[in-house]
Amino acid sequence: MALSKLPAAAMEQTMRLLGTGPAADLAIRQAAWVARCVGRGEAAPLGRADVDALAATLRTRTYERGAVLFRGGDAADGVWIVQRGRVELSVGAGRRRSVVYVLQPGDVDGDIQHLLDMPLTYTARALDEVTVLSLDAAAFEKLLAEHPQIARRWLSSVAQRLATSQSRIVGLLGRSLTEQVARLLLDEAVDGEVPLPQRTLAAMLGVQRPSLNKILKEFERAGLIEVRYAAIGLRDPAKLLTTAG
Amino acid sequence: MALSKLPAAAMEQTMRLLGTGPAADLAIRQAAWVARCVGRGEAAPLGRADVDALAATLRTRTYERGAVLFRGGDAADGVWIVQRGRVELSVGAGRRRSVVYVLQPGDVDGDIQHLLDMPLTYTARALDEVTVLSLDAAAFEKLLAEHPQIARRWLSSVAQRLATSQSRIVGLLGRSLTEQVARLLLDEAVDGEVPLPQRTLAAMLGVQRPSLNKILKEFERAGLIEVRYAAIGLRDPAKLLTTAG
DNA sequence: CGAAGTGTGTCACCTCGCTGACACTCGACG
DNA sequence: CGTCGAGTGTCAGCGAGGTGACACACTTCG
Repeated sequence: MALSKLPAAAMEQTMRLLGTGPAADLAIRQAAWVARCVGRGEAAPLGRADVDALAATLRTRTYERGAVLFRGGDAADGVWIVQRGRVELSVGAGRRRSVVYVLQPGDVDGDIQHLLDMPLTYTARALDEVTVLSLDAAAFEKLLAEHPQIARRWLSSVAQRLATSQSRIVGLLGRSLTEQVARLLLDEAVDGEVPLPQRTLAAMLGVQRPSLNKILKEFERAGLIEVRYAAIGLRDPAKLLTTAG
Repeated sequence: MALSKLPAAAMEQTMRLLGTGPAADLAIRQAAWVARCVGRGEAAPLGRADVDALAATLRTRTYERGAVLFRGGDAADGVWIVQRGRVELSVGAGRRRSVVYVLQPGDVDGDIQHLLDMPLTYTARALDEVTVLSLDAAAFEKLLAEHPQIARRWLSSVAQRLATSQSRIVGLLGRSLTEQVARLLLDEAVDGEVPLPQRTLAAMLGVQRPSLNKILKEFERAGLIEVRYAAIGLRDPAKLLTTAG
C-alpha cells in the first residue's frame, strides 16, 4: 500500500503545474496527481493522452470518520487512491486485531486484488474524514492495456510497495520491541508527528498496549518523543533512528 | 519473491508443449518457462514474438551449494530466475541472521531493485547446486518497453509477491509461535516435505532454534509431522492447517 | 456544563521464548 | 570404516512481553 506519502503540498504543486487557467478541469488535475502517486516517473514519463485517459475514469467518493470502506472477504471494487485523510487496513477483531497498514494520502489499494483476481483480505476503516478517487476494474484493465506508460509506472508502484513490505518483515524478525517501536514511529511520522492512538500503534506491531506504552514512556523520559493525546511528537528523530538499529 | 512454486514437472510440460522437434532452441524453451513463472497468463497471453524476445536475452549461470550469489549492499545485476535448486535470501549474520525468503525454482528476483533503482538489501546463498537464468538490466527495460504483454505479466508477478509478503506479515503479527510454525511448514512444503534444517526454519520466523525444536517435537508427538535429518515430513497437512488458525 | 466515550498510565502476576551449553546423531568424504 | 562437520534433542535460569484490571485525563457533543 505504501507508496509515496505525499504531503498535501505536493498535490497543490502538481495541480498548479497542470492547471492551465480557469478552464483546467478538476478531473485532469486529479488524474495528474494520481499519476504522481503511482510511482515516480523517471523511467516512464506520462504523456498528455495518458493523463486524459486517467481523468476520464476517476470517480470521487467520501467517507466519514469511522466508516468502513469494505470488509475482509469482499470482492475488490476496482482500484482506489486516498486523496485526503487516512485509512486503516486491519485483520481480525478485538484483542486479535492487527493493523496491516495505514494508508496516507497518495496511497493506492485494490489493484493487487484485481490483478490477482482475489478477494480483499482485510477491512478498511476511515480514521479521518476521507476522500478517495476510484477507478472501476474494467477501466483499470483498459488503462493498462492501452497506455504502456501507465502500466510501466504501475509496475514501479507495486514494486515500491513490495520493497516496503519486505523491509517491514525484516523489521519484525528478531528485533526487540524497542527497536520496532522506534522504526514504526519514524515510518509513520508525518511532519514530525504520528497522529495515531497507542492502541492502533500497538496493533501495527502485533503487541499489547501496555507493552507499547512502557516503551513510549521510556522514550519520552529520554527526550526522544513527546506523548500527547492520540498522537506522538518526535523530538529527536536522529537519536530515534540510532535506537531503531 | 515467491511467485509460483512450479514443480519440475511443470517445466518439463511447458518444454514439451513448446518443443517443435529437434530444432527447437533450448533458449526458447527456457524463455517459455520464464514466461510461466512470471505470472499466470489468463489476462495477458504471450505471443510468439514475446517469447522469442525473452529467449534472445537469457543467460544461464550455475552456482555450487553454499556459494554466495550476491551480498547485501551490492547493486542489482539485472533480473534472474531460479531454474534449479533453492536460494536463501537472508539479512544479518550469526545470531541475528533472519531469512527473508527461500527462492524455489520458478521464483524471480532482482527486478524490484532494478525497477526502483535501489541496492539489494539481502544476501543470497545457494542451498543446493543452483542454476539461474539471468537478464541484464538494459535488456529487461527493453523487454518491458517493447512487449506490453510481458509488462502486464510482470505486473501480476510482482502483485503476487506483494500479496504473499503481506500475508506473511499478518502471519507474524500477534500469532503464537505454534501457529506460525504450522503455517511456515505448510508454506514451504514441496511434495509433502520441507527440506530445510531447523536452524534455517528458525531464522525464517526470527526465533531461536531451541524454541522451534520444542514446537516441532510437540507436532511430531501429535502425529502431525515427522522430523528427519535436515528435513521435515508432513504427515497430516489438514490438521496442521487447523493448527495454523 | 456535564456526561459519555475514548485514550492513557500503571500494576501484579504469569507465560513464553531466549540464552548458553552440552551430549548425541547423521551423513559426507577421504 | 573412521573422522569431522553439521544438525538435532534437551535443559535450567532468566527476562521480555502478555493479561486483566483499574484510575485518571482529554474531547466531544448534547
